Amino acid sequence: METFSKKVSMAVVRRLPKYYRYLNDLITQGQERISSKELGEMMGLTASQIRQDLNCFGGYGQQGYGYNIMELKSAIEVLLGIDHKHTCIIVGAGNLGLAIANYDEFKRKGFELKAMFDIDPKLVDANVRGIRIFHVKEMTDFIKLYNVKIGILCVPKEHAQIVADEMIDAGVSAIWNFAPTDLKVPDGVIIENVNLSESLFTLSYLLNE
Amino acid sequence: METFSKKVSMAVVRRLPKYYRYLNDLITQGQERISSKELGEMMGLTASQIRQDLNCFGGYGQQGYGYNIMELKSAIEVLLGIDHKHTCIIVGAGNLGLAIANYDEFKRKGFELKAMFDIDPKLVDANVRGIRIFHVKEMTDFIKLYNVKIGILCVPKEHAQIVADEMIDAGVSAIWNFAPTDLKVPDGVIIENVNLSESLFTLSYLLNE
DNA sequence: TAGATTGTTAATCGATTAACAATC
DNA sequence: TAGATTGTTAATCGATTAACAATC
Repeated sequence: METFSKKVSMAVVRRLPKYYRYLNDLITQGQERISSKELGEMMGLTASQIRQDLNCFGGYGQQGYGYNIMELKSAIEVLLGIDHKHTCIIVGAGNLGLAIANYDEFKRKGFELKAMFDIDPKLVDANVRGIRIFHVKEMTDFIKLYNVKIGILCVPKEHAQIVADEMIDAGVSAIWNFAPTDLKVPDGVIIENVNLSESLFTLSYLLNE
Repeated sequence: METFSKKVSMAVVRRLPKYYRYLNDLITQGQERISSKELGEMMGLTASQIRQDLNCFGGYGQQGYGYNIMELKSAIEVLLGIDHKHTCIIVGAGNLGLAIANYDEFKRKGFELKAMFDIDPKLVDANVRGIRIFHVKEMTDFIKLYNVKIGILCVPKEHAQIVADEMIDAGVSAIWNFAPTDLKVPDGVIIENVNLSESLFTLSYLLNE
C-alpha cells in the first residue's frame, strides 16, 4: 500500500474518467462500498483489470471489503486535477464553441471559461451566458493577463495551427483541439484532439462490416 | 496480394480515418505516390506499422515504388463506407446538435441529414439550413419512412437511453452518442461515443502531471 | 541490372486476464 | 474464526517494431 504511485499508463488514464463517472453514480445511489467484481459487471470490465488499474495509484481497496467509493472517487478527482480550478478560453465562437461554452458541467468541475474569441466582427462584443466574445487580436494579452492554461480550439482547420502557435506563445500549456488537423507543438505542450470526422468514419466502418 | 482482407483490428480501424485525411492532403498537393517511410514521418508512425496496417486489407503497395495515393485512398474510402450515402437524423437541437447539423464536411462525405428532432416546442418547425426540426414524437415514423440508419444523439444524458431505445426499435442500426452515458443496446447495434467530459478530464490529467 | 521499398516473419513490448497467497 | 476480496505475480494475448527475403 504505497502512497506514491506506479507509472499510470495512458490506457489506464483514459479509463479514469469512466471510473469517476460510475463512482459518482454510485454515490448518488447512496452506496458506500463496491467490489472489483461488482464494478466490473457495471462497467463491462474484468474484476482483474479493475484491481490492476486501481492499484497503479495506491491501495484504496481493502481485502474482504472492497473499495470505499467516496475515498476512491476523491483519489481519482485529485489525479484528474478536477479538485482545483482551471482557467480556459474558447477560440472560435461558432456553434461548436457555443455548445462548449454552454455546457455547465465543465464549470462545475472547475473549468472556468474566462472569455471567447472570434474574428467575425458580428460576434465580437456579444455575450454568451455572461462570457464576453473578444476579437482574436486581443487573445495574447488576455492569456497573459489572466494566466490562461487551457485553450479550447474551435476554429476552422485552416486557422488552427496559427491560433495554436499564438496561444502557446502567450503561455497556454494545453490545447483542447476540435479542428480536424494534427497540430505541431513544442514538447511539453499538451494536445487533446476531438476529431468528429474520425469518430463518424469509424462508426461508418463498423456499419459497413 | 490477396483480394479478401485479413481481420482488421480495431486499433487499425481507428487509424484509417487518419490515413484517409493524410492521403487527401497529399492528393491536394498533387502527389501521386508515397513510401511507408515518408508517410510514417508525416503521420508520426513507424514505416513498419504503416506496412502492417495497409497490408491488413490487401496489397496496395508495390516493391521499389511505394503506394499509389489515389488507389489507396479509394480503398480506404470503400472500407470506411464513405463511398456511398448514409441517411442520418439528429435528436436534440441544442447547440451541439446545431453544430453538427452545420458541419458541411459530413454532407460532402455522404452523411445526409434528413431531419432534426427536439422536445422543445420553441424549436419545433424551425429550419436549420433547410433541415426541419420535428417534435420527437414524430421520430419513430420518420425513421421508418426514410429508412434512417444512423441516429445522432445530442440529448441530455437523462433522456439518452430512452431515445436510443426508440431509435433502435424504429430501425436505426448505429448511434453516434454525444450524451455522457453508456447506452445499453442489443447485439449488432453500433455505438460510437463522443464523450467530451472524458476527453477534457484526460487533458486535465496530463496537465497535472 | 541496381536500388528502393514492399510483404511478411520473428522479436519485442505492453496490456489484459488468470491465479492465488495475503489479509481484512 | 471463516468468507470475501484485495494486491500482486505469472500467463496470455495482441499490437508494435525490427529484420530481411522477395520483387518491382
